Amino acid sequence: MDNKIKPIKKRRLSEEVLKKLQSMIIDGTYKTGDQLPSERELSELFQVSRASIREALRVLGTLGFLDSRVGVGGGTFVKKISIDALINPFSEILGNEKELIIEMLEFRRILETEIARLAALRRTEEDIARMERSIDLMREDIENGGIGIEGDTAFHDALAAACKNSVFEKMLLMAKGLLVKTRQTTLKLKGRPEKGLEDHIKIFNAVKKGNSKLSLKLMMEHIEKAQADATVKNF
Amino acid sequence: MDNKIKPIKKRRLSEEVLKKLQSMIIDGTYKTGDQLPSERELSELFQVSRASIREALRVLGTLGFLDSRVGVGGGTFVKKISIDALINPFSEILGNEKELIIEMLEFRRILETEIARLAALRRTEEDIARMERSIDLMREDIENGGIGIEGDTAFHDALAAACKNSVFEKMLLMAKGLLVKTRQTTLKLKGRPEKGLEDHIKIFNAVKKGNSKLSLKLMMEHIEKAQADATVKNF
DNA sequence: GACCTTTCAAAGGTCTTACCTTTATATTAT
DNA sequence: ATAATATAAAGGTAAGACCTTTGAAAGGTC
Repeated sequence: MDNKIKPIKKRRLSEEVLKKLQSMIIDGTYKTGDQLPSERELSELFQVSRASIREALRVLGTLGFLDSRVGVGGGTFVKKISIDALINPFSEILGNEKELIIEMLEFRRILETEIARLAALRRTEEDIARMERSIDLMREDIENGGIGIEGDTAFHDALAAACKNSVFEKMLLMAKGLLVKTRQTTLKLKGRPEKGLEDHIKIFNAVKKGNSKLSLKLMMEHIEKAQADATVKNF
Repeated sequence: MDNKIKPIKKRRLSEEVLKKLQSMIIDGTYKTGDQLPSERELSELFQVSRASIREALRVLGTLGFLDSRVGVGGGTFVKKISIDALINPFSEILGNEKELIIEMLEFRRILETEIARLAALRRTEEDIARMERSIDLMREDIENGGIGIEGDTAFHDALAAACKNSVFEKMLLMAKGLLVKTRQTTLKLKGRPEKGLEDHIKIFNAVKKGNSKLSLKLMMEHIEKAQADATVKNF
């Protein structure tokens, strides 16, 4: 046969445009803050319909690379790239893929322990105050018969803020979103809330003292305990 | 003043559609493999133009949640959700945001050390063979005057595969993409290639023996060495 | 009856055109 | 000088017409 295998991928026009614009942003043709040509001009330049242009712009926009404003002085602009742009804005959509949940838990463990370690090294007075508030919040809720989930979350968020690394912070945010169901399940188990609170207090003291090794160790144990039950049974 | 603050966010119609479809996928209205109504039907259902529908579908498609085929038996289908869908498909776009690079390096350090630890616990014969090949590759390139970047990358990839956690694997992939320039810079420094190779061999032996603690420790040192120069000077 | 060819229609892909909405600025009137 | 008004550019939306792809049904041939 003369025919070779056909890897002929027909791309949509909007994808071509997408790729092109992407590479133009990467190579610096359009830099942060720059204005792109208007949709009508792009349509003219790429020789495709405005609809195709818009489909590409919409994707780039949703992904956090572009920003559009109507009116005079409006147009499409290249946004400052942030970590948010790395994480899929629809992460929550993950749902119940079991293997992934196990893997995500593993990921979260290492993420949180490192956050605790860094937090011990970098926390400010403000961070410490925020952690204290979260602990109080959790205590109060538990005393009133709640499971303290709000304070629990607040504590981990406060730690993440204290570690002064936006990548870790965002990663944790993503992981949390994905594992929200898992966490709720875990916390509902009898006795967990009180023990969780104890753990938080210990971690807090270690972080406050700036003892990074201890912070890491305690967080590791905290997560491992919390996950021990969850991993196999609850899904 | 009677006027309250205006949180009036006018959303684009395509965004409304996007949100709605997203929530329908999350809540299980449309499950993996299901076919969505045709664009024309959706247009009718949502009472918006087909263009708006398409803009929403294009975003969901690019994000990896949907898949479209033309022709008879074609249509728009819900894809199986994978980890890939969590990472922005355009991560490479990051570029030279300095603060982010520092933070990403910190992230990569913890990622790679944990990968090394897990790899020591889970590596198969196949993984070991793959690591060996990468080491040979690096050695040969260095002997021929190269910087061994290909083998270097291959080694880290092999480790990632050996850790048997797709989340770590994908995260590393993302981090690598973002830091590609950084890595090249680092490797070009005099003397680095040989030292890097030595490190790899040591790590390899630890992983092969299944010594997870040592693997972690060696990788930690390896990364720290490699990053020590890079962090401040080279950007 | 088995097999090939043709026809067909649904669904995505694309283009065109027209109109709406927003909004800073220039113009005009008071 | 101030306030009301017109303007035009740019994004947002709609409607409709084609094009292309592609599996399956219909029909014909051996």
